[in-house]
Amino acid sequence: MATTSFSKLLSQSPFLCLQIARTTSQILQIHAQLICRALLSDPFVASRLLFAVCELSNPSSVHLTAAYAELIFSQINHPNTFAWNTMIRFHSQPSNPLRALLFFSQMRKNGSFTDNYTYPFVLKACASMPGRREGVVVHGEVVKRGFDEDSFVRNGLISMYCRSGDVQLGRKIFDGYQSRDLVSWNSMIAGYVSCGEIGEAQKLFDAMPDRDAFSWAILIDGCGKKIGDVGRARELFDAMPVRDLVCWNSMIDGYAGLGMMGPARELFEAMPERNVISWSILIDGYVRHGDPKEALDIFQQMLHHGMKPDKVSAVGVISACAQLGTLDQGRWVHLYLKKNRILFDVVVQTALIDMYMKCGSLDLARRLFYSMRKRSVVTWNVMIVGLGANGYGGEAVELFYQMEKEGALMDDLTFLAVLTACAHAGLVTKGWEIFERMRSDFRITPKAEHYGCLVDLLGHAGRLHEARNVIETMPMKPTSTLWGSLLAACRTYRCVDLAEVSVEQLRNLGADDSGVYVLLSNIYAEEGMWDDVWRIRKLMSARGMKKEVGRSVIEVNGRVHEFVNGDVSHLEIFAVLWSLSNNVASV
DNA sequence: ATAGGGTTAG
Repeated sequence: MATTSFSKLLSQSPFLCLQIARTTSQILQIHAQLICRALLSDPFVASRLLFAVCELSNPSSVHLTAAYAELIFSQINHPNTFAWNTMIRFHSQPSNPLRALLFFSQMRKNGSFTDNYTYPFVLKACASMPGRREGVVVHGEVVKRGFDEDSFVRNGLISMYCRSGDVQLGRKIFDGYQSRDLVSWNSMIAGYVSCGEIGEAQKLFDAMPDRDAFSWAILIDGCGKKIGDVGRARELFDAMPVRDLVCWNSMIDGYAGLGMMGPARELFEAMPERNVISWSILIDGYVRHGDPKEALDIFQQMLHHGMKPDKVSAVGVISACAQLGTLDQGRWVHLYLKKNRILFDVVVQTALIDMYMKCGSLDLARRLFYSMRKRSVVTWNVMIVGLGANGYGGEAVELFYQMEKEGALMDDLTFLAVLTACAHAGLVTKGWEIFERMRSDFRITPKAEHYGCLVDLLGHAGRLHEARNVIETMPMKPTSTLWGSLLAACRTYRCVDLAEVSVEQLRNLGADDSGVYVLLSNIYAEEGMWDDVWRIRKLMSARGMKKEVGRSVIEVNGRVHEFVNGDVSHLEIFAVLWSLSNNVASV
């Protein structure tokens, strides 16, 4: 087979073999043989191999490639500058800037020479680190070595300063150039875009001597996503002489980000070629703007077109399944990923857990959660939210304590989740306690939403006056949600006085929609206060208020049905409901 | 130098 012929070739001509391997993407299969043949003892061959492996990296196999690269690197006895640079370059891609800096410091400790290929990638790694201390140090070193005359290094400096928030300094370096290349213009424009200064970006764009697809793409993306001005983005898009794939995708994402799925779809259909990213943008747009059914449809179309989904598009479908509660489809995607060896990362796993939770499959969610080696805050949050929502408030709180024990990072959503779980399970004392410790032990300032949870917590337990007290004494202005929450509790515990207070407050906030009055009139009705009921009804019709139509979605045998209140066309489902209610009645 | 991803009460 291919590998055998490679190994024959290998003994005769490793260089030829490398060349072939690079062009046929077989490099990962033959590297083991290369190692076996001790070719790595030749540092030149070794670093060529390393370079080739890194070159073949693509976003969905980056972890695999990283492992291979590290393996090969560890086999090299005396790495040369080229080998070090290759590792730094590889890790300076968004994947792992910290590791890139680590290799850089080891490189110097090792006494290897740094050259003008080293610094641009080190600077790139610095740019994606928080703070800019390392960047400044490297800048100093670059100047001392005289490498700041090199345009690669200079452009690196510009984008490093822009990305770490100091556009002025970036601009100073840019202005200090005698001769600027296209990349320096583009870097500077991208710098302005990334900190929201579109006006300055536009000025440079207009002033530059010539533009390439990058220049246009940067500005289109900036207008679309950064400031939400798709109109301007579209003007630029239409004015472009030659549009590349990235520009199409940026433009489509501009629309999708604002929920303008019509124009997004139109462009998508019109584009000359699409990649996974184009499909992902569309799927994600539908998911995030309330049409998960369409997202599933697009995903099916994607498979039909022979486009292989990657983990990002998978996350899109999984969220769609989560929103719809379509367990079958979700499991199918899970299996698909496994079968096609698409590597799971934390994000995919978290999306899956969320999906299983929202579909009510606690066991599958738990199994996945406990099998994970690494979890992010979001993973924990999803788990706590899911347990709470499925009625396992106690387990949710336990998970919170486990989180604390493991010293896992927490954020404000963690507290929102655990407090909500407490409210659901009626764990008032635990909830209070956690709320109290939030600021002191965890240094997280409660936001309005957290006070909302507290109000919910007290409201669910019938402690309405304490709930009102929380609303009136909290440090920020109460939002309408809080009064709404109190109002809901007033209905459960039949408290007319506080209900009226809440509605009054809601009206002051201009948040008295039809739901508020329906609730109030229900409270009156339950207390037999019919005069008040009629007063509210009249008030509502005078304002032209109507009850909104209820909708829901269900999956039966893999098909998704949408219900609208009053619609009786789903016969088979009504048959099930009917037999269910008969069974319940006969118990 | 440019394009896509996970969590929020009812």
